[in-house]
Amino acid sequence: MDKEYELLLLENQVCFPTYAVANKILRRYQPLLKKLNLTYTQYVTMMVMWEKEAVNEKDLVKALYLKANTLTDLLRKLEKKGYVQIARSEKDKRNIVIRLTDEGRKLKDAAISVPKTLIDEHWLTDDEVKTYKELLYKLLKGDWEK
Amino acid sequence: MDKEYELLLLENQVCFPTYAVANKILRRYQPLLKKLNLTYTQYVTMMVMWEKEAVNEKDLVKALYLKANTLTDLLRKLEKKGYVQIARSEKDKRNIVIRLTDEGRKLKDAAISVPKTLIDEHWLTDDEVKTYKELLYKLLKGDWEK
DNA sequence: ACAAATTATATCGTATGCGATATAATTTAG
DNA sequence: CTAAATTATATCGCATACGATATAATTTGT
Repeated sequence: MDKEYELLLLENQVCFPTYAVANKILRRYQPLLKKLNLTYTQYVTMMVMWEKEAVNEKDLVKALYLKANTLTDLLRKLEKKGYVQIARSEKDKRNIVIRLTDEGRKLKDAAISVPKTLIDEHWLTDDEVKTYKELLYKLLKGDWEK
Repeated sequence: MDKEYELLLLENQVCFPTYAVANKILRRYQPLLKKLNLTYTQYVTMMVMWEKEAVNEKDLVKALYLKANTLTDLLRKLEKKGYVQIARSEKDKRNIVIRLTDEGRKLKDAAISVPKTLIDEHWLTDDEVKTYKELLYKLLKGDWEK
């Protein structure tokens, strides 16, 4: 019985420090991203756009591990800021195609300052980062959702 | 120059999988917590309460790595549900003391089903969990915030 | 060919976390 | 001893993520 209650100790959770670290990272990014006029999720979305130039919303959802409804509003905001352009696909009118604009492409150079600043803070050693990311991606790809 | 742009690839980020895993874990917990009438943050807050029985809001903030304003509303909701009792400290009237109620204590037995269910899903091996948690706590305790 | 199932997106309501700011209680300085 | 600084909490407004649900376009099954 006592053994069972141990399952409910904060220190024995995997979820708790994951969630707390995510929030802490977010808090660190926000002031830096403010200068780019981007929120955190807009920033990672732009990372995909900088890499791919154009994507379906559906592929973006997969790439970002989010739900489609989370992206809908976000993309409209990025469009409003002029960083992307949104259109229905001709081939399959259900699909939304998001395209990087010149304005969005320009933002990339300013954005480099963000990882540059943070990399110097050495939160973890290179080896630790490698291990940490492997574990995170194992969790992300794991089949235990829903 | 190309080297610099690599800093902006999604796959090279530490923040991105952390955030994505946190969301994924949240999505996994939510249906289980619904049965307890708790949200995720209320759940981890209750973990502290089950362990400590009574705490200052200020200590709770530290334990949960949150900001005080995030807890204010949350605690009121837990009070409304009857799981905790909230009162100003006599010693220092700035302090809020949160106390577990009988109702809240009762919830603990029902709550055990949550970690019991999830532990069987083996998201990571025991060794991996150990490493993962060490890295998370290194990040959590790191001094790079603000 | 056409009804039923599936897919991609949108809408709505709820919960969260946070920064900025305000306020009340306590501590510190001079 | 009192004015100023600090501490603990509260309030407000914003951004996010999601589930449930709805809708339009496409695919499927017969």
